[in-house]
Order: sequence, then structure tokens, then C-alpha cells
Amino acid sequence: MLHFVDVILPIPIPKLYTYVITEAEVQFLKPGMRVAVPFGKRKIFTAIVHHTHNNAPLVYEAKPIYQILDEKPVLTQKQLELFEWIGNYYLCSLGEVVRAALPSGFLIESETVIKSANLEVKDDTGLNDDEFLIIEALQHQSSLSINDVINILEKQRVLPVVNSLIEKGLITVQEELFETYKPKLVKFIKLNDQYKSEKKLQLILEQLSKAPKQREVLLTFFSMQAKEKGALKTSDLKSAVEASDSVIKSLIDKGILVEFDKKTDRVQFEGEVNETGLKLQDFQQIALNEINENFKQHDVCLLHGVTASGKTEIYIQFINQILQQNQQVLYLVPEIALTTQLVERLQAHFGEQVAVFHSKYSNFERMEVWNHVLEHSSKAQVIIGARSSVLLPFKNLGLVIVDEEHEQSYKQFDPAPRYHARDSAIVLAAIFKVKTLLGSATPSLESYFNAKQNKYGLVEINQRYNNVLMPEIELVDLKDKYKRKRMKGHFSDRLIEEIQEALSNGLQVILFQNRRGFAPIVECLTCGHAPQCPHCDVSLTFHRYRNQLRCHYCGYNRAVPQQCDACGSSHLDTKGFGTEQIEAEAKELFPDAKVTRMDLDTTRGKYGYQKVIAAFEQHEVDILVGTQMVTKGLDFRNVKVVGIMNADNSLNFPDFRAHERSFQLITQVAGRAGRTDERGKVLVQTFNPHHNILQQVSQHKYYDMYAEQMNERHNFKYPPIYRLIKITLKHKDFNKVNLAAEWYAKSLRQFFGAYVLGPEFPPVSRIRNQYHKNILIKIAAGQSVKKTKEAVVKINNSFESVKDFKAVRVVLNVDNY
DNA sequence: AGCACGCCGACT
DNA sequence: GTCGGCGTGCTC
Repeated sequence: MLHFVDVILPIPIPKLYTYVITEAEVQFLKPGMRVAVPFGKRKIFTAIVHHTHNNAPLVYEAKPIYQILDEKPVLTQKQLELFEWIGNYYLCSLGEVVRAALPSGFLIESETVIKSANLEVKDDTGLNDDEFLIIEALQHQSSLSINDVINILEKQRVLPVVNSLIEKGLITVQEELFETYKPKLVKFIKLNDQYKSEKKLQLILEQLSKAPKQREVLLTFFSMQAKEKGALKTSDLKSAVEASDSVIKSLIDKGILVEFDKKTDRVQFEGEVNETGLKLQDFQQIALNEINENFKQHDVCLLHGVTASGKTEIYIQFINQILQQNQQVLYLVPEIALTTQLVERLQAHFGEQVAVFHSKYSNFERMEVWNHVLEHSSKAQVIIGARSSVLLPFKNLGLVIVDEEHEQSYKQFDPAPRYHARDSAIVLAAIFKVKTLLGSATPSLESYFNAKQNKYGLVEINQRYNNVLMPEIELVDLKDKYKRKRMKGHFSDRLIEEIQEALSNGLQVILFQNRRGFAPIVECLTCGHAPQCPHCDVSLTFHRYRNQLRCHYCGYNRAVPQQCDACGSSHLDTKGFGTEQIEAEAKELFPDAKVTRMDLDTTRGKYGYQKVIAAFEQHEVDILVGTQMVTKGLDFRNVKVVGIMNADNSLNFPDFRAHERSFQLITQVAGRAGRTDERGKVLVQTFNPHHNILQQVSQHKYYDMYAEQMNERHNFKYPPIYRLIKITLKHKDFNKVNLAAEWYAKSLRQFFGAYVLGPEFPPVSRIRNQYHKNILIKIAAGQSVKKTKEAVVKINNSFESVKDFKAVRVVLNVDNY
């Protein structure tokens, strides 16, 4: 009987591919193992085994697999189940989910290697320049990669040259697979086995009497080895002795000490476990009991606790319970909150059982965490991670915690899979038949709605840790302040007073401005022209620090013009303001204070955030100016004043969630103030102090906001009452997008009628030279989501088979909020 | 997603 | 006349 294997290729193709396998291979292969398979003319890809079977494909002849890459599956059955759910729910291929989940080191691809066909010196006639260069290079090097050839010929398109050389019989090509993962090796040192006995040791020490340094090193070695249970690192010995490396070297040369390599983890915990017993305050204990009570009836429980109510401690209690049952815990946080602050706090309790998974980790580091999770190793009992950590190979999951549940960064927008980590986590927990705990000070409307509908349990905490008062929120009317000339730059007199007082008491200040750069627009005072991005439909943002105009969509930048591009006038002015300008003004207003800025521009790099946050924590900085970043669950002890420079731009954002988001944003920023005994003060500068949302924020009335917003969602048919699918069409030709979008919308309307909105241009209608157009499908409460999606997929397929629209890219985004 | 094949404009 | 641009189609 013939055997076949269906595999998932990590590419956006919606189906599985079938390969022939042998009897032995069918015995060996298990779902979740990786195999290398030939795909296309010559490439070899890594694919994941989906299942094996005996149904020969009818319309093509299956190729054999190239090789098996694993002894044991690297993906679990339950994980594949989750991936399948994600693919179905978010309308993307399994391959796309696999690609997002697996650290790229697992997905090795073949590389084409070029070798000389035989060693005879060739007659150069009949070779063009490029061909000659390659042949010449092969006389010095035994093989070349395609990349080498690109470098030698100094051009991108090299395959025609290579092919012509193959035809002439001068070279051969083959595909080679390279395992990219290299374990990190650390040098360890030990005593040579032959000197293990007391007597021999005595002998060596006598011998070394003429080499006092070596003797000293050896004695240090013994005392260190006695303390360390395991092997001793060479580097540790080196730093312990005050001798040069050569002393250790000569001991090794004499054969007394032996050096050897050992695999180690790239990420290691080196701190101490120091907070074993944790005592919850009464109100926290009550909340914990309530959550446990809720879990008896519900699989998901929403913990709505005001800022600084000590939610983390409650989580820690739950983690403790689960660890005692020898199960894993997944602790999801928004990317941005993954700072040392939180990690250190968890490590203080759980030591090296805590593993962190993070997009800023290197590929190797992520592979190590992956393997630890898969092996249920003691180093991965508590996995704290951002969005993509829901895709890890959990073996024995006991609980999922989603902190800052409302955070929009849980939803992936750009490359598929466009999944929501919170919702996927709930499905993951269901697959393991365990509970999910959602936490937030400002729950998303959909989660709160689910709780109110009794779909989730709900536990609320209205009290802060140590009974600290909620910060006092004052609305400052900018219109009035401008009229009465009480403004200095973008600072009102009230804000200046409060900052001054805080600074003179040695307390810190956070200023929030949801826009980076210096000013969003440079405008000509004569003709009103503002420089635009040549690739996108937006004005360029002025960054004073580099004296540049930058596009925040595509990264395009140019020098600031001296004259207006349109009329040549040199009267240019800036309009609006960003973090950079606030930073500059703050420095001028408070010359004695140390001011620092925290935004995308200042936190590049792996430890970008960490540095800024550590400096602020250590009070090396008095005033921190920042964007969204400053809102994310950071716990600063010394902040007295929080200033929100302009609350209006988030309120007026053209999105149905703008009001909900503004409430969350302001509440979260405000929550950074006064987390210890001193009551915090928050100043919200706005042109609309009577706006309902601002009133609700200032009085800490979450429920009022919820009720009012839900009313609007009802009236305007938005989530969580209705569900949404957004379809975006992209093409570089404006007319083509229009035509395609009309076609698409028309087809959809035949199915869904008035539930189809658009097509409409988004606020920024051109990005990187691609015109965008959106169509929105609303799904009513009673309507089958599954059937709706099936219909969408069907229409999408027929759209893609229209020849004229082949080049139009379609993005399907389910729950695009 | 890659990568080959095939059809049109700007250059040796 | 070719080189190289990109649009189109296929990969078990």
C-alpha cells in the first residue's frame, strides 16, 4: 500500500500538500513533526506534518519528501487544533499561522549551492563577462551560494547566468539545508580525572610549589568547586582569581585542569527568589475568593480592578495554585508592558520557572523558550509573553491570564494571521479545559458586555492597594486659558503650578501627548501648503531633533525645506504639536528638572524601553514626556502629577471606538499618578471640558461610560452588538481599486444587503504608493458568523478569479477592532 | 510567499 | 536587435 503525508507549508496557500512516504516513514511520522519537502522547481521548504493517509491524489503525482527533520513533534496536537481554529476564524491559511508561531529557525529553507562541474581549466571562449566572473570565482572557492553570485556580479538577477552555465555543463547546482540553530556553548573547567585521588592531588600541589600563581589558582578552583554543586565555568574562575589567563592556560596545558564545552540557555535567570510568602490585603483576598467562586460556573472571569488595586498579586496567587498542580501558566501582557519591572516581580516569586517570550528576543532565544515549553521543562512553568505566546506548544496548561485585557495591541493587524490574542487565549484554554482570567482597570466593552451577559464571570475591585485614593482628575479648559492668555506654549498655568509644586517636593511628573515628533505639520504661512509624503496620502511630520520631515506610515524622510515647495515663500510655521515639542517646552519652563522623552523614536533597540524606564524609576529623571507607551501598566512610586497635554485628538479620532479608547487611555495614564500614599493629581487639558467621556473619566465612572457607549453601539450597529469583518483592497492604480471595490461590494450586497458598508477610502487612502479602499460587513447578533464567513470566502474566491483584479491585494480582517 | 515564464520599452 | 522591467500562474 502506498503511504502519503499531508503537510502544512508555511506560506499563504489555503490547502495542504501531499507527498509520498515510505512504509518506514509512515511509522515514524507524527503530526507536528517537521519534514523538508521539495516545492516548486528546486526549492526545499520546511513543512509540518498534518496527517498521514493512503489516498493517492488523483490529478497529480505526489513527490517524495526530502527528509525528516525531527525525532519528536515540535508542535503539539492541541496546538494544531488552536491553529486550525485561528485559520478558520480569522480567515487565513494554516501556513500563515504556522509561520507566525514558529521561530524562524525552525523553518529552514534550502540554499542553492553552485559548484564547478569538473576541475579542468576551461577555455573561456563563448563565455560572457558574467559567466567568466563566476567560473573564475569557482577556481578560488569550491562552492558559491546564490548570494555570493549576487555580490560578485553586483546585480540581483543572476539566475539566467547560472542557468546558462548549467546548460554549458560548466557548473552544477544543488540544494543544501542548513540547520540554523547553534547551541550556545560555554566553557567549563574541571580537574583531570586522573588526579581525582587525594594522594595525586597532594603530589600536584607539591609540584606547583615553584609556581605560586598556579598553585593559588588551583586552590581557588577547589574552594569554588566545593561551593558550586555543578560544573564550574571557566569565566567564573577567571574572574575569581587575580591572575592573568595564562596561569589557567598553563594548568590546562599541563593536563591538570580540563576545559570542556557545555550547552547553555541564552536566557538565564540569575536573581534570587525572595518573595515567597505573599500576604494579600483583605479586599484582594475577597476578590480572589470571588474569582474562584466564578470559575465554578464560568470558564472565563473578568477581573475589573481600578488602577493600582494590586491585580498582579492576585495573579501571583493563582499562578502559585497552578504550579503546585505541576501545570503551566500562560500570562499574556501587551508587548509594551513586557518590561523588566513585571518580569522581575514574577521572578522574585517563581525564580527560574518564569520564561519570557517576546518579539524582541533573538531567534535562538525564542527557539529555546519554545523547547522548554514543549518539554514542560522546569524553566517554563510560567510563560509571560506578548501576543504570539498563545501560539507556544503548551503541554500541560493549567491557567491563562490576560492582563490589560482591553489593550488593542493584542490584535494583530498587519501580516496574517490577524488574530486577537485574548480571544485566541480563551480558545486555547478551552482546548485544555482550563480557565481564563482577564484583567483590566478599563475593560474593553466587549469583555464587559460578555460579563454582563453572564457569559463571563465578573469580579470588581474599587479600592486601591493600601487604600490610596484614586487620583484627582482636573479638567483644564484650553479655550478659556488661551482667551485669558494663561498659556505658555502648550502648558496651562494650572499645569505649570502643579508641576512646579511636585518638583519642589522631589516628586515626579509624567506628561502624555499621543503624537510623536515635534509637530505634525509644517505649513506655509503665505499659501497654506504643507509638504506631503510622496508615497502616502499624509502630511509629513516635523522632527526637530534630526531636523527632518518624516512620514509615520512609510518612514520616508527629507530635510526640512527653507522655502515653501509650492510658492517659494520662506514664512513657514509648524501646526499642532508632538512629544518632541512638549519635551523642548518642558525643558525651557523647568530648567532645573531633568526631562526625558519616551516614544518610538527614543526606545529603539532591544533594551530601549528598559533604559528609559529604569532611569525614571531611579529618579534620574523628573519629567517623563511620552506617547501611549507611558500608559502600559508601569508601576512608578514617585509620580505625583500626570499631565495630559491635549485630550481632544484621541476623542476626535474617526473610529467607533474612539470614545471607549479615550476613556481607557486617560484612565490608564491617570493611574500612573500617586500609587503610594500621596494622592496623585491629573490635569487633562482640553477644548471640550464638558464632553461626556471627559466627565466620566474625571469622576472615575466606568459603568456610566459603558452604558452610554453600549447605547451608541446598539444604535449604530457596532460591536459588541454586531460583529465586523473589514475587507481592504489595495492597488497602486487608483481606478483599479475603485472598480475592484465596487465589484466586491456589489457581490457582497447580493448576500448581505444593507449589512455591507462602503466601499470607502480610509482616512489615509494611500500608503507606500498603494491606494486602499475598505468594505465593512456587519454581522447581526442572531446571524451565523460561520455561514457569513463561508459566504465571504466564496465571494473572495470568485473575486480572485477575475482576471482584471488579479493584482489587487485583498486583506480580510475579522474583528478588526 | 517564491519563482519561472512571457510579453513590452530603453539601451549596447 | 537584446536586457531587464513587471504581470500572471503554479507549486503536491
